[in-house]
Parts: sequence; structure tokens; C-alpha cells
Amino acid sequence: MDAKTQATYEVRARILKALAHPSRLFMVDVLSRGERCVCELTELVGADMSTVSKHLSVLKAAGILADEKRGMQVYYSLKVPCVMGFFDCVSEVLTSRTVDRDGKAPVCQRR
Amino acid sequence: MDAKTQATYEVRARILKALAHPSRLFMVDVLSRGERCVCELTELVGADMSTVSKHLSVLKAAGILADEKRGMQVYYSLKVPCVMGFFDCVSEVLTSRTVDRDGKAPVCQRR
DNA sequence: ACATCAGTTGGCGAAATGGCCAATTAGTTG
DNA sequence: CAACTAATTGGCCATTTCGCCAACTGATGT
Repeated sequence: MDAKTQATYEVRARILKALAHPSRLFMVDVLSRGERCVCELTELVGADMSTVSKHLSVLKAAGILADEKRGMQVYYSLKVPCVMGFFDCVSEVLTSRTVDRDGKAPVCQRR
Repeated sequence: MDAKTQATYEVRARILKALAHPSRLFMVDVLSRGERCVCELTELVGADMSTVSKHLSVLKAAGILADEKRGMQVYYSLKVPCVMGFFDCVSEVLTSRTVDRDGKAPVCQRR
């Protein structure tokens, strides 16, 4: 794998990595239904606000969320609508895994 | 976040986590164009075979890949065609991030 | 049986991640 | 200005991840 190819996959992996945490995934799901301030998300997640804030900064750094300060609150919103499509695919992975009892699961066709 | 919700997002995050590594992402991309044995992937990735083997077992455990031993080689294949759809979405995230100069990036509509 | 090649597994050290607490910044209100 | 709330940041520690090496398993060939 040459340096350029390596760099391409590193960038992509960084975005997936940002999504690959239960709390972050949950917050993305919540935000897909509308913006929320940190204190709301903190209550929904049920963790320390500092923890939630760090999770949000990870998602923001990955370009998935946008933040806007209004008054005393900071509101986060989902920048990329298609992110929710991930979940459908993830569910498909789950289904194919449970169906795969006899090793005859469908194999990916060439794209 | 109640226990059931927590469990749901943990399962989903585990799958994203499996994909969230440059080498693993690269291998999934390669496998989307057809099956490959470990030795071929090892050469393509350019790492130790033990490292590649462990990466493959992570993807297999997540239900993303299937493996089949034929003779001396073990062939891995992509079980979930839709996984490649991830990449299109990821690219969209990348685009929206670079476009976002004036803080006017498109915000996700409710689903 | 022995050597060889493909692959997996265990172990080790280095680095990254996650979560809480404490300290700090920044609006808001009295 | 002082008190309060929202949010971020730094620090610390436990856990996980990553990648190489070495050892082991299994099929193939001589």
C-alpha cells in the first residue's frame, strides 16, 4: 500500500472511528431528529458533561457535527444527513450474521 | 439512556469499530472486488502476516467477512455488499467539511 | 518422516481511548 | 462585582488497541 493510498484510508478510518462509540452513535441518532444543546445530550446519555463534551468534539473534529453558541448554550447539529444510512447498513450486517448458520451467507458482488 | 438502548448502540458501534482502521478499510475495499487469500492481502497491505490475520479476524468477528479454507490457503470474502455504501457517505462527509468555510454547512433534515 | 509454506495465536511494549474529577472560560442574573 | 449555569480543558488512571516477533497448527510435497 503506497503512501497516497494509505493516506486515503486513514482519512476515511478517522471518520468511522469517530462514529464507533455507543454514546456518540446515540447522540448522532438523537441529533438526526433535530439540534440539541450539550446539557440536553448530557441528560439523555447519562454521563458526566465533560465526557459528553469530549465525545461531541470528536464528532465535530471528524466533520460530522456543527456547533453554534446561542446565549449560554452550545447547540450541536448533524452536518451530514446520510450518516443515518450507516445504521441501515449496520442492521443488514447484523441480519446477515444471524442468518449465517451454515456458512452459506451471501457474498458481495463486484461493484 | 436505558440498558436496552445502550445495548443496541453497543452492537452497532462494535461493527463500526471493526471498520475503523485504515488497513481493515483497505482490505474491505479490495475484497469488494473479489475474494483474496491472506497471503495476497498481506502483500497488498505491506504488514506482517500475523497483523493482517488479526485484522481479518476482527472483521470476521463483526460479521463483515467470511472465510473459507481451500487447500493451503484461507480465502476471505465480503459478506455484506452494502458496506461499500459507507465509503460514498464518508466521502460526502469529507466534502461537506471542506466546503464549510462560512459556517453555513447544510444541516441534517429530520428523518 | 521431514521440510516447507499458509495461517493463527500468545505475548510484549508503545500508543491511543474513555471516563471521572477539578479547574477554567464565558454568558447571565442579581 | 459576585453568584450561578453551560461548556470546555487538563490531569490522571484503567482499559483497549496495534504491530511485531516467536511459537504453534495444518496441509503439501519429497
